[in-house]
Amino acid sequence: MALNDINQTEITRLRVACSNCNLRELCLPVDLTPNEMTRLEELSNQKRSFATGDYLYRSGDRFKSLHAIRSGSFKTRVLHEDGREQVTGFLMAGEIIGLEAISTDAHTCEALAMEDSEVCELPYAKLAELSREIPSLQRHLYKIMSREIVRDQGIMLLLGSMRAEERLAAFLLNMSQRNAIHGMSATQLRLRMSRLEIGSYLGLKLETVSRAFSHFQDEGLIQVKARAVEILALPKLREMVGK
Amino acid sequence: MALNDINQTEITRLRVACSNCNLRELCLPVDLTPNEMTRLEELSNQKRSFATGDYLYRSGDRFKSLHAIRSGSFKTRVLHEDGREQVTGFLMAGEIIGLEAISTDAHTCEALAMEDSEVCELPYAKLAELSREIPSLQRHLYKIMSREIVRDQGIMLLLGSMRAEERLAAFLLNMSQRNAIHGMSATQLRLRMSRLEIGSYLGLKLETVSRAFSHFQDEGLIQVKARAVEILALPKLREMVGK
DNA sequence: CGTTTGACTTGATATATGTCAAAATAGCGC
DNA sequence: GCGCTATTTTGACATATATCAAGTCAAACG
Repeated sequence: MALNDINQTEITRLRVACSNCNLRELCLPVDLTPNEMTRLEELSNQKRSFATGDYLYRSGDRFKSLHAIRSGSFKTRVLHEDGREQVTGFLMAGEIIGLEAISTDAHTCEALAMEDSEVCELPYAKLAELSREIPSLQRHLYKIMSREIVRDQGIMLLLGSMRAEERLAAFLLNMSQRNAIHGMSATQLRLRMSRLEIGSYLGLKLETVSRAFSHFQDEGLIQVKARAVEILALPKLREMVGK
Repeated sequence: MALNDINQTEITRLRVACSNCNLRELCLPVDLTPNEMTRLEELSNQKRSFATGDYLYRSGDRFKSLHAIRSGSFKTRVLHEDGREQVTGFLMAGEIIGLEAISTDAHTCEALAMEDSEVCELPYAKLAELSREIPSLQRHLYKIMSREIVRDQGIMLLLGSMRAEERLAAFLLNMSQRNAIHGMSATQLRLRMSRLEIGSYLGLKLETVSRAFSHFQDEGLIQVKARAVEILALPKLREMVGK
C-alpha cells in the first residue's frame, strides 16, 4: 500500500509548490533505476485518512515522517499565546508536507486537513538512509529543501514589499500553477480556505482580501463566486507581481 | 590553507544566522572524529579576499561552492529589470553563504562585500560526497538547509504581518544574536549597511527605517549614532516581536 | 418556507506607511 | 580645519491598510 498505491505516472507528478508563485517538481526523482524505485516505494509504510479539521501533526510532536498528500489539502499554522492563528502554508494534493520540521526533531507548527484528505507516510529515517545509498536521491532531497530557501527569497521575502493586491495576485497565480501541475484547470480555482485564512497567510485582514477580490472582479481580472474563482486575465495578474 | 587556517575552536564557532531572530549553530559539526575533521578541513581549497563592493558571485554564475565568511560581511540581492535593488540577506563573519543556490546549479542572486572581507571556499561536490560517507555530516547539512525553511516560517513569513517597528526590532535582535554568537557584544552593534539597505531588506522605505530608529531612541530602547547602535532594552525589543 | 448561522461584502473612519522636500549630520579627501 | 558628498533625520502631506460597524448572501436546519 502507500506509495505502491501511487502508480508510476502519478509519482512523476508529485510536486512541491515553491518559489515566487512558481512550481517546481518534487523530490521523488524520476531517474531512478527500477530497483531503486521499488525500494523507494517500499519506504512508505502507511496510508492515513483525515476529515476536515483533523490534525496531521501538532506543534511539539516528534518529527519522524514527511507525508505525501494523495488527496485533499492541509494548512499549516502557528497558534500564538493570545490565541491568534497564523497560517504558514497551504499544502495540496501531490505535495509534500512536513519539511519545515527536519531541522528540529519536533514539529514547530501544526498541520490540519482543510477537507477530507489522504496522505502517504514517508519515514524520514528510512528516506535519509536510502538517500545515502542513492546519490541521485540525496541530490534531490537537498534540492527540495534548498528550494524552500529560494521560496523564502521569492514569495515570502517579497511579501514584505508587496501591497495587498500584489499579494493576492501572487497567491492566485500560485494556486493556479499548483492546480495546473496536478492536471487541473489553471483558471478555474476552487479555493479550500476562507478569506480569513488567506488573509492570515498573506498578512492581510480579511476585509482587505475581500476588497481585493472585488476590485479584481471589477477590473475584469477574475470572476468570483465565493470560493470559486475563475481567472480571466492571467497575464495581467503576472504583470502585477512582476513577471 | 583555507579551512586549515581556521583552528579547531574557530571551527566550532562557525555558524549560520537563522530563524526568527534566533541563531543556530552551523553546519560544521563538532562531533566528528579527528580523522573526519581532517578530511573536512582538507575539503576547502581556496581562500579569497574582497574589497567593498566586490562580487563574491553574480546572478547566473554556476554554483559550485559554498563559502564560509572568515572576516567582513556580504549582502545578497536581486536586481530588478527597472534597476531597483532588492536586498535578500546580510551575511556576517562566521556564517555560510551560497545556500540559496544549491537547488539551481546557478546562483539566483548576487552577493557582494559590504566591507573588506575574506572567505573560505567549500566545494559543494566534495562536501556532498564527504557527507555521504559521514552520516553525521549529512544530518548536519540537511539541518542547515531545513533551518532556512524554519527561518522562512519565522522572520520572513511574519514579515508580511509585522509592522515597521516590529520588523526593525526583529532585525536588531537578529543582528544582536549573530554578534553575540561570534563572541562580540550583544548590545553594541556596528551595522554595516545603510538605512536604504535595511529598508530594502525589511520591505520598508528608508525614511520609515530612520523614523523607527529615532522612535526607539526616544523610547529609550536603543542609542543611535549613525550606524553604531547600542541596545539598551533587549527584553522590550523581544516583547515587540513576540518572544 | 422562515430562521439561524457563518462567511463574505461594503462603507466610514483611523492609523500606518509612503512620498516629496528640506535640513542636519557624518564621513572623507585635501 | 574646510568643503564636498552621501547619508540620515525630520516635516508635511498623500495613500494604503486596519478597524469598526452594517449589511448581504448562502447553506443548513427546524
